[in-house]
Amino acid sequence: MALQKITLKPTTKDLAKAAGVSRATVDRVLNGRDGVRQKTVDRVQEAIKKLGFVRNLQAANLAKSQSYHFVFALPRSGDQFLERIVQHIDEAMEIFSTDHISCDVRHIDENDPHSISDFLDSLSPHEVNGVAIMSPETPQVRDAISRLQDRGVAALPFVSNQTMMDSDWVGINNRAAGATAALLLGQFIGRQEGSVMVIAESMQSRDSLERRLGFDEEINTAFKQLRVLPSLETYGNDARAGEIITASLASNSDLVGIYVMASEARKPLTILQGLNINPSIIKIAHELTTYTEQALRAHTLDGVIAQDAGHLVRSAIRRLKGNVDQRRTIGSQENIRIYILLRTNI
Amino acid sequence: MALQKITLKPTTKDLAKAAGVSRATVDRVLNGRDGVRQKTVDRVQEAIKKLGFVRNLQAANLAKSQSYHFVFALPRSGDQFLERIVQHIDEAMEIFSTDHISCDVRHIDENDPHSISDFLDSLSPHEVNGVAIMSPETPQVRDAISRLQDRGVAALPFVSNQTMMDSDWVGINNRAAGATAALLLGQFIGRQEGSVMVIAESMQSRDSLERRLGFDEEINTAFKQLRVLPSLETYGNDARAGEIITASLASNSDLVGIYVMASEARKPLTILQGLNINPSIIKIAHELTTYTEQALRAHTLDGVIAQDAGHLVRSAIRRLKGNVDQRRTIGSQENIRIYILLRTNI
DNA sequence: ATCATAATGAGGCACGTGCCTCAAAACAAG
DNA sequence: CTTGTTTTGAGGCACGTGCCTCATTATGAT
Repeated sequence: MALQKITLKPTTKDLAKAAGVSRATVDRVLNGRDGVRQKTVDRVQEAIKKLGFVRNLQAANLAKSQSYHFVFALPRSGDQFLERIVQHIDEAMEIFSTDHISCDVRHIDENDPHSISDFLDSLSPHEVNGVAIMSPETPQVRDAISRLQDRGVAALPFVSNQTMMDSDWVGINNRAAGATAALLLGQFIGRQEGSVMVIAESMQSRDSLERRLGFDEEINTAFKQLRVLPSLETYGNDARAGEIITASLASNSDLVGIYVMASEARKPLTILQGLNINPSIIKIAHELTTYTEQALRAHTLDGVIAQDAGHLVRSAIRRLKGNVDQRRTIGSQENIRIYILLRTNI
Repeated sequence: MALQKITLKPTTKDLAKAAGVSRATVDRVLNGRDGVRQKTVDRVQEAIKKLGFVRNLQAANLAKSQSYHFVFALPRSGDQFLERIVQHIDEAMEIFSTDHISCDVRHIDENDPHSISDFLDSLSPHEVNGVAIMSPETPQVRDAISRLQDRGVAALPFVSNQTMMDSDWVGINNRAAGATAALLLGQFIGRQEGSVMVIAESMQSRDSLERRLGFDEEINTAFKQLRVLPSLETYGNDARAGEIITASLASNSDLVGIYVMASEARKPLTILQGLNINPSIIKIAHELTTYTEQALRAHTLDGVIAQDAGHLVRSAIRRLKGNVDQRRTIGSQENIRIYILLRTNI
């Protein structure tokens, strides 16, 4: 018992004693209040190091009645991947409710940077501690994020990358994801020669460009017998998608593989399904959704490159919280992996 | 401000008021102390439900000076997978230190159930709140786990399954893992006919049996042109491994694939490397280790079926903590996924 | 109705930190 | 040395819960 007492974590009281100051001064130093001589600050810092003091966050939050409120700013869309994200936000809220974390999903118009900027500007640090933002990169959004951070609201690019914050975002390495799709597709196709179709929603976004880059790189080095066709852009338009896919099929009779790069694979895959293409053509898509899951099971889709929606959400929350707590939150836990899903390991 | 106050979480004080009892009685009910009439208990329970009260765990732990100490009981072995587990335990301790969780790694002799049982019996609930146990299943261990739980120490089978606690353990579905290995191997091999070698450390363990079961199932239904050979058991003995692998190679000239089922793939793969086998033979192994990572990169290994060591560790800790806190901790977060790793998504 | 017993209430201290006030001490400038 | 300013200390209350004691009230059996 006496032994245990020794191993207990030091408190601010211990700190005060060790530094030869009062608890009030320790508090001033710990919370960066001014009116403390540099000499005294140093003494306290020294004691912190010596004792290995770490502030008891739970006690501090209790004293401050601190609670965390985060906003997920997501595109408004019927996308199944987004649906899954939202589901996982709900689940995460339950998990994190014991930490007094709550979240809010707000839908933004991803094609209207002005309205996104307005929305971000409307967030007050008194109501919102942090925002996870899934939005394509534009100057307006970038500036709004800067203003947000200046106001003391943490901002975290979510799934969609923003160049400005290269190191601090939540999502996969899209170049590696593209390469993985290529490697899987190439291996599944085997020694056969032929061309590969790439279907994207748009090649405007950074994500698409990076995936395509990684895809081409891998195919061109490891599968020289394959010919990658130019990306077909659907622009989220079904009619257009049907036309360009049909046209491409007609002019490429040697098709051996299809890579659906968009995060909403349902539309392109449905169209392909309707066109009754050769089932031996290997098909790889992105993201696990109700549709892709079922397609995998039905053998109409051969593989899925995915990021774990739940992990994305929880990682974002942990990082936003870490930001509020002024902690560094790096660590392998926040590394979002590139999942390969086959019908056996969904 | 006044509005905010309303949305604040209810406290035991609020509960007392709502139930028309004192805080002392609320405390008696919440902490299961006796000497409270059923009628009163019901009234309090009702108020809990009505107000949606949830105990503030941080405050409670502060009051109790609660801290958590967990033990990881792992086999003593030079296994690279185990090394990685230990690394992740260290990392996890840092992450969870703010929650006042500490861990201890203790090595057990996996082939000596008696010593394992003795070790488990030696753990006192005053020093250890929970144990994650990685050990093959034996009656002695099973009984020791039961005694442990009776004494109030949480026990959690870790990576190695124990039949007794089918629902409550940390690890992957080994049958699905075997099936995934089969599917990947089959697809990579393509239309080619031939035989497939399976290398295990031992077929005594439940994990191995399940992997083999899943593997055979998938090969026999989806890849009928492949012939799966009987499992080669190395018993962790290098000389023996060299002999049986060489012998099997000699008598199966139509080999097209190799499945290394053991979690330590280094030895078998090194041996195969030394035998200069045809590089077009597809090789799949388990677990990401320094060796398998390098082998993937060097194209001497085609795929790895893995479980995320960090995730395993963190999940175990969360579940042990949940047990101490008397919470249910299910949720998609604790589902350990089967990773497929290629050289592009390590 | 009486008494023993069971059930409940009132109140207080503790946990570690944040935040406040007021007084005391240390310091710098004249 | 005096004055004004800066720095520090002492102390206390708060956060929400656990846990304790002691007094009081309700209950059931006789």
